[in-house]
Amino acid sequence: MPTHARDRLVQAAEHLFYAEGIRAVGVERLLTVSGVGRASFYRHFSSKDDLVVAMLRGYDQRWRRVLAEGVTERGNQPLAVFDVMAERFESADFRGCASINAMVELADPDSPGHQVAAEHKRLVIEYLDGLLAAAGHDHHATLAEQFMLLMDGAMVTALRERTAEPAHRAKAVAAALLATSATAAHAG
Amino acid sequence: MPTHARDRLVQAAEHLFYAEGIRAVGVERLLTVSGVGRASFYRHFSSKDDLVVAMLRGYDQRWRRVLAEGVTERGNQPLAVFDVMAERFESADFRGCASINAMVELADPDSPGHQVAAEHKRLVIEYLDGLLAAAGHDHHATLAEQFMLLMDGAMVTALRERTAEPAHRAKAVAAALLATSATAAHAG
DNA sequence: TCAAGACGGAACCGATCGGTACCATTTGGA
DNA sequence: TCCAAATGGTACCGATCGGTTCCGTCTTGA
Repeated sequence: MPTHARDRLVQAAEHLFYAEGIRAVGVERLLTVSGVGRASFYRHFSSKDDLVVAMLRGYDQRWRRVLAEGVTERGNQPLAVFDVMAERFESADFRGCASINAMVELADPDSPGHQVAAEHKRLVIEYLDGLLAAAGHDHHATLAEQFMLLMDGAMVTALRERTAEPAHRAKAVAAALLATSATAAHAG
Repeated sequence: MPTHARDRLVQAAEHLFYAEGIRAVGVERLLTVSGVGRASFYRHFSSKDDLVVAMLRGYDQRWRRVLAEGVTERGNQPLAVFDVMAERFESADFRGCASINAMVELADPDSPGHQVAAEHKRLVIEYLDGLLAAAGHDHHATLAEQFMLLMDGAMVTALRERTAEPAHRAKAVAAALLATSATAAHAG
């Protein structure tokens, strides 16, 4: 556990905002859980929104790392992204995608938090594009966006069903997509 | 425009909660926009949460009716659901699916609002199941859940991209899915 | 015509919101 | 060892939160 106040705040924010929602968690609560004094909070962050942005940046980096490492462990097969998701869904405290949740809660598309969350999705698409290209798939850019749509659909569905099943469902759809894509490529 | 206070409140709630978020809109705001007195609010609803539930029920009924009518106009082809979605995405004030947004904001799965939102998805899946069965597709129950995942994925993606494109993207994936499903049925 | 009910406005409640200011204590590096 | 920086605690700020109460007015149907 981190000794610095800032790290403790971000850690508490990642847990509380994710579990209960951004607007549902007040500053008081963050201070209690992190053990940071009120003054220290505003020495490190100009506002609560500032902490939200920091939390989203942390989420972006952690989840992309987990995804990439999990896929690498599985031989860099594109479909493995859904197996990594299934693992996440099985976690007891899973509550969807923090970026999607943030874009829902922070309605204004121009707000800093919303933009960081949207940027996360762009970076994941970029990763998927490289993954699909390396696996030799044509139309990898189109496939990457379709994979992202399937992943987001699985995230939202898992938020409702609370099982890993949506990841398997999305994987089956993605497999059909790759099969069709390959057939089209062979035919073309 | 309705004359009854209750109707005006629900109408204001559907607009404001959808556009800005449930927690972001206070009771004061609802009263101003609807032109309803504070006392009248609590004569019709026991709490703000009560109004949230009423708003979600209204959303459920309206969106399922729009979907069914739009699909019927297009000859009851299952893939038409994505064309109806594309129309919705083009609306200037589109801000995703009110049910998904509610499930994100109302983190507690046992809260009334969360459950009404989840029920909406079940009803849409039920509709899709009937649509796919009527169109003669095998495994219609599985396909219905996969369609729902694609629709939710498109909703979330459109929230970020702000165009109708995610609907077309999801439709392409669904078409590949139906093609694979038909091939598998022929092979089996 | 008249009473009953529905209504809008406003004052008010305790609680909590995000944020500031001040102070005593602890910590870490020279 | 000692000083400066970082820290936690608390009191406080105006604003807003969801909710209750009372009152004067308007509508409506018998």
